[in-house]
Amino acid sequence: MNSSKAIVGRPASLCREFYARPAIELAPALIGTILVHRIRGREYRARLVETEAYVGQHDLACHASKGRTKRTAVMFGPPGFAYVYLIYGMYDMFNIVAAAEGDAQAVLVRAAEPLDGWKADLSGPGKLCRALRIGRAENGLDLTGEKLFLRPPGGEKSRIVRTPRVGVDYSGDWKHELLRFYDADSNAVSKPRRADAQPI
DNA sequence: GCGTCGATGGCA
DNA sequence: GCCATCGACGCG
Repeated sequence: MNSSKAIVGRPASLCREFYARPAIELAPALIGTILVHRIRGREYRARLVETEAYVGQHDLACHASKGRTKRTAVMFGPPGFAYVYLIYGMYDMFNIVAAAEGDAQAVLVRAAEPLDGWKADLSGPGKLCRALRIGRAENGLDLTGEKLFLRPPGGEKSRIVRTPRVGVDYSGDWKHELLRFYDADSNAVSKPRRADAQPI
């Protein structure tokens, strides 16, 4: 066994540099990582199994394509921060800011598997936020802190596949881009699973 | 099992 | 007037 765990005081969490890369690279790298949310004396943990990359201002499905606004400001900031927004009047969406400051890219977290025997349905971005208590109050939160953060994958490497993103039919040619990633062996992936999913 | 539809509010 | 959604409903 690796003895470093006994030496280091607390388990490693992902650092700023991990997030400082293009969303198309970060999105698959996040599959298998452990999301931790410490809130009101409790700790919610879940293993990420589905993500989507939103790759910048030229991406017509990316909120940043409308330019810098009050809502999208966080995406234009440095990587490793939470971008949380309200959709359809009732669901919050949790995104992780990627790439360098000024380059508005982000990764949407779409699904996860609850850990520690926690029974929860995290198979969809709205359901995931509700169950993990992630809302607009967490918008702009630094994910390298101790309240909401990620830990490196444990165990075996995931078999990742890619498909078009969900719910972006309005975005012209961008709707065809294979920017959704998921763990092909997880049963917590949100509904449109696809038979034509491509190996990564 | 599928398609359709309404809820609901911030934003441009 | 849109939405990076979800769950309820009606079908047969």
